[in-house]
Amino acid sequence: MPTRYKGSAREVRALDTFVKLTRATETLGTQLQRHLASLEITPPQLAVLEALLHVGPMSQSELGRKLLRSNPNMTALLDNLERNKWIQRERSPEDRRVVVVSLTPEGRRVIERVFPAHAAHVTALLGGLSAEEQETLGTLCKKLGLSLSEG
Amino acid sequence: MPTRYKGSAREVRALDTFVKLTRATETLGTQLQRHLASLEITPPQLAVLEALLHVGPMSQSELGRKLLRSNPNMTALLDNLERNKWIQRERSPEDRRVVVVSLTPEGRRVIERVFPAHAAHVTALLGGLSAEEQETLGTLCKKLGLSLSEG
DNA sequence: TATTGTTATACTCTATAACTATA
DNA sequence: TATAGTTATAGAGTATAACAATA
Repeated sequence: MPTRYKGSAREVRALDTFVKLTRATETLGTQLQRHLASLEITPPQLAVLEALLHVGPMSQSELGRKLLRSNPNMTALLDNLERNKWIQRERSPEDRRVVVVSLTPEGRRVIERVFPAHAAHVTALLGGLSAEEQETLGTLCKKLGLSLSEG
Repeated sequence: MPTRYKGSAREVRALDTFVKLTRATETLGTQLQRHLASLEITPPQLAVLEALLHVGPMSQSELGRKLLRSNPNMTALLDNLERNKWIQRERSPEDRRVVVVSLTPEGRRVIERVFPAHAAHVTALLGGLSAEEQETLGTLCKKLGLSLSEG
């Protein structure tokens, strides 16, 4: 705990909030990751499949921007997903530099099968908070997230 | 966003909260990690140094339990920290299987120097939320964290 | 036998720099 | 020249299995 840190009240408050936020999210993430590992899927891979499912096909650099990943990183991630035959790459006919990434039928099946199990697990893990508390938490996180991407 | 997911109201709410929580924390983490990288320290390394600073010397398996890391992982992490001369290992005289890990004077200097910069950065990034909002967020995350470690 | 930690091994993720192909 | 993506290279983190030393 950062209680020994001799900063201003603003700093102490921000650090305290930060520590609680990251510890809760990490604990949540660790428990979910164990579950995902049993399904042979990593969190970055889940993020890619989710984005493709919810947003639709998009170029590799669009994906990278959305998921905050570098281009070489996206190449490596997509190589692994392509090896599993969960995504496919196609050159755009309009601009042949662009690679359009989309789910394969099998990838769609995987994400559509994994997602409900993931959802049930998330619901169970968040069960320690009431509906109102979850909504307040979500609202504050959204506000924080927006302020971070603007800033 | 998981809005296309046809689950119960509880599931939709939990997923929505989860997505907002993890996106905000990830964005925060990514921005902080860039800063830490410029200080040549990784987030798991920071976590180890922080634990040793705030809790004091402890055995390798205690550290692993606190930080949710496996034993071989702790060995590798501590190898890297020891190479930087930031931590030291000593066999416990009482139980010679046990390795007690502590900060070196240099390690203490590093974490005590890094922490204020880290604190300032965190304070700036959380500036999008008011004091009251930060406190509410912290309270909810603490409650969530506690329910996760009990469960 | 059980516990603490290390070694061996392998894989994913990540980053930077240099490169190719296309615009 | 600028952009999209790949390749080369390297390093950090993580996990499982097999092992040594100690209790």
